[in-house]
Amino acid sequence: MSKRVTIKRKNEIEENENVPEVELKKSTRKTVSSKLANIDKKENLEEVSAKKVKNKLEEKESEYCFWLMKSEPESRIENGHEMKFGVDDLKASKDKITHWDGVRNYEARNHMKSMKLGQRAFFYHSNCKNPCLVATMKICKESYVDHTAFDKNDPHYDPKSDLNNPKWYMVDVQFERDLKRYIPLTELKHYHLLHKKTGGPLSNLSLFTRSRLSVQALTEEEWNFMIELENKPPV
DNA sequence: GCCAACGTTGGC
DNA sequence: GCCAACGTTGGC
Repeated sequence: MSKRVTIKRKNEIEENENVPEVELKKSTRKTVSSKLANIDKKENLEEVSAKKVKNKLEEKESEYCFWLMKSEPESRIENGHEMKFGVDDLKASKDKITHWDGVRNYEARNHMKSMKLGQRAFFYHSNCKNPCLVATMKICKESYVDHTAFDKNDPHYDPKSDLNNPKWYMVDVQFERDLKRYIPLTELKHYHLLHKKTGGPLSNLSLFTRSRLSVQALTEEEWNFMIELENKPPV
């Protein structure tokens, strides 16, 4: 085993630290980082095997084609900065495009890194009176360095970020359309609980299984079911 | 405003 | 490498 390869693999692991769980069954949920950490512990394990596992996990990750992105529609001041950015603010932006800066969580970042041009995302209103899905967006620029991490005056300034080795990334998203009606979290929860009992597309929705994550991945089944809700009467 | 959930930090 | 303390998210 050459040293060079070992170093490369280590870098790759760091790059993927706290990659989201990729298994869809709740019982088997585990982060890629912890899996890779476990792999490292097994000294007799071949490098090839570790790579195989990693590739498999990345394959899974790349199967996610739909996303959910949270933003706060109500005024809140953090470090003297207004945090409000609702769907109306997105619509008021130039070309209805914004860069999704300020994400400081590895899992959320990795989701953004795997986003592809043209993929669709829900715009979700969080930390507000009526948390809900409000609109759809399209990824219109794939991930690039989030410069706000280096800006001392930015509310999400990261003093540990290194200009030569950026940690934080963002994507550009463009408003696509309003949902025919806002889909409240309570309604999604209703289906989530139902589907957990009876089986169904929302049985493992990350809004509930990974509630604090600000950029979430959706399977096609989850996306389709949620999109269809706008045509159904509210629960 | 409260607080559960959970990610991060740092002492040991 | 463990884990207590701390900080943040976000529903309620």
